[in-house]
Amino acid sequence: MTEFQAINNILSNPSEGKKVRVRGWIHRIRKTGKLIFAVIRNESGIIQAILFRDNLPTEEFELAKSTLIESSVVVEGRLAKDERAPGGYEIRVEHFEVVGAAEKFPITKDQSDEFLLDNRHLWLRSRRMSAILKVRSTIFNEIRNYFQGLNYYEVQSPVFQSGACEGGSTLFEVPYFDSRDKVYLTQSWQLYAEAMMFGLERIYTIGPAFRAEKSRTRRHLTEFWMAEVEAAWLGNAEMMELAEGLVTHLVKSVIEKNPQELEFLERDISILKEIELPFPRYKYAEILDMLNAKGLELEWGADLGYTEEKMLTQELRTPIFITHFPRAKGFYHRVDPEDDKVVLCHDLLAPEGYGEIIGGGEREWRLEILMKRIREFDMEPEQYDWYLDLRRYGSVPHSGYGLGIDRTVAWIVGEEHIKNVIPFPRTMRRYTP
RNA sequence: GCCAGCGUAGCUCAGUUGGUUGAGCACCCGGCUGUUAACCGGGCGGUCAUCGGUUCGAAUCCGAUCGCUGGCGCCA
Repeated sequence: MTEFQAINNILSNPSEGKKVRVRGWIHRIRKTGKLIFAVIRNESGIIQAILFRDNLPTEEFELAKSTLIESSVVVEGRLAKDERAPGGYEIRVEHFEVVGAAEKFPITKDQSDEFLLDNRHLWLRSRRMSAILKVRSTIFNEIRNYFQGLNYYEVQSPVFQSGACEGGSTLFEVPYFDSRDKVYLTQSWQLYAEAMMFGLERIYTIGPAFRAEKSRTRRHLTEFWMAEVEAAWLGNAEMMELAEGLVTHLVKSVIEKNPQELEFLERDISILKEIELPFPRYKYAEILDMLNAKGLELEWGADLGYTEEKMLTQELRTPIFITHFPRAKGFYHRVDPEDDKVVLCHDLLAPEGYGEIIGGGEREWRLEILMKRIREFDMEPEQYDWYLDLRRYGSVPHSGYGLGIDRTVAWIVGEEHIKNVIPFPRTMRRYTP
């Protein structure tokens, strides 16, 4: 018996009259009196199958007449060229078989955002979601390729974490047996990364992060995925090179490996192709001047919210770095030795209005100064007992960053809302299906 | 958390001044040998989100509650 064939292989190397055998799902089906058009969909593409009443057993034709969209089927037949068929070729069916009949499929041509989210378990099979998830798969794979190529080690940090870091109000607390200590889902691997770094020096991880922020925006999820990196001996400037290298690698890889998906998603690739190294670098102070020149009235210390980010990036066609933020940004950032108002850190903003996708910087590596910084933030050094130990036993300068993978996928595929680039999005009000 | 919007058939939406809720799609039946999210004819399908109030009478007016969506704020 003929092997099952991939639809894209059939269509990219067609030959008239060739015997083909395909399995997949009914994407569309149209029935006329004595013939049936069925578009078959599977992972590899779509192809039209045409069933002539006289070309296959009567019971199989009658079965096809009653088969609904999304039924899983096997079709066998001969390939025929026909300009009326999408793709230019169609299968003249000689054998039709239903593997799993579908009930009336709830998702039809009229769809609302809410309905698709309620039926996410079914919407995932759509061509749109499939295209996005293929790009997402490439991105996960290429993050690994990039770091492995630079001799970084992949490590894993715990999802259950004890003790609040900063911003404790956005942690998800979980019941943990009868522990009297608070246990939370991870927000970042930061503290653990610095511990693992001392043995491996160059490490990265890909993992979920959880934030109980009551955000209702197109760029926030309560559960999202981050790629994080930490390296001994490196400073902020070197870490920025590692960041722009990764982002450029991801964009080029997706353009090369997912051209069909980008085309289906109607992504304007010309913009992505313009991305070049190095990315422009601006200090926070320069950014304030740029925004104030556009009519804002921002003073030193002002947060760059989404409005400001969008103003900066919507006209851009390449990502930009913002560095040297005010020292209030985070206690573990190293204060700039040349200007103690700022810290050695960087954010990377994606162009076309997408905004921040990377946050990183150089860490304060000296015990006494780190403890002063912790007190500067009105926190107690005792809370960070084992973390401070890392500064007691051969501390070294080090840097790292975290890449928001979902935001990166959204930007590269040109999807406006982050929830549409993850299979099962979790937001403040949605945790099912 | 704040602001706004929405909730009527499985889906997308109409519903006039308060007077028996309609259409398209989906599905079922019939017709059609080239459909392109086909077309033609017929049919099935309703706790008008929930609770309460006003009224002779409420999908419609009022109040509360619930749910969802968007924006803002928040956001290593």
